[in-house]
Amino acid sequence: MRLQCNCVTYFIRFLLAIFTYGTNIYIGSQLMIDPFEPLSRRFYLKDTLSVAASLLGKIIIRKIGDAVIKAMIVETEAYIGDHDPASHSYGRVTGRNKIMYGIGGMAYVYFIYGNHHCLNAVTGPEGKGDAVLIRGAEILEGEEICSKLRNFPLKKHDLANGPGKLCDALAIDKSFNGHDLTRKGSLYIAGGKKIPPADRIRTPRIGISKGCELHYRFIIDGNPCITKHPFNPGIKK
DNA sequence: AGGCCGATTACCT
DNA sequence: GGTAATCGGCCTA
Repeated sequence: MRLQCNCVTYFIRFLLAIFTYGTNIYIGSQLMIDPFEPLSRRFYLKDTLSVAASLLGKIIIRKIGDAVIKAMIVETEAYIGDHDPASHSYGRVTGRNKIMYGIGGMAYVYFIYGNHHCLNAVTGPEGKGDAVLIRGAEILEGEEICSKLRNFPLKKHDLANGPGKLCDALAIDKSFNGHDLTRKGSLYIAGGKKIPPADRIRTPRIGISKGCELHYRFIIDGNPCITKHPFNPGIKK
């Protein structure tokens, strides 16, 4: 009975998604990508700031056994190796940052503060040490699993509103370092919904001590799943 | 071999 | 808004 309900729910959601997004929609001459198909390699090879902005509204799809989690990206930060002292790739290639210097479209996952993992999408061609940190997401599907993985029955907007929380909620750890995000698998990023440029806000980045003058953080204006911080126009507390 | 510090979070007042 | 927790990477010796 429960299973049947789930199937019906998913089917209705599927129909709604087709209605909302279409399968492959052309606007002008531009192909809008199917919301459940992985973003292409080419998407990640554009300049890193553009990719960081365009990743807003895209959907992280995480499969754990039979379960599926879908999470819409609402907050990103660009890290650009050649001029950005806050980037792990600033300076030279090391054991940790070598994935950042690889081809765009791979995951760069690192461990920080003895507790937390952070997920990045590598950008740019091989040899360029750039990546986009995924700082926050709105859980669209799989809330229950995410709550369990976070060890609390939490409200939806508290599940993945931070890079460490996001990795907990989606069970992402260092085993995903170097994982290809452009192929259907246990973790990839899909097309989602286009966020109009007017709804995107650019701010300074959070938690860094160098490169503070570079405004490389992007958020969806007014989304409730954005990290608590003074640089959140219009969002109190 | 040792020390420092970090792209964070949760819990305190 | 202040801070302890916690450990791996990277730099220096």
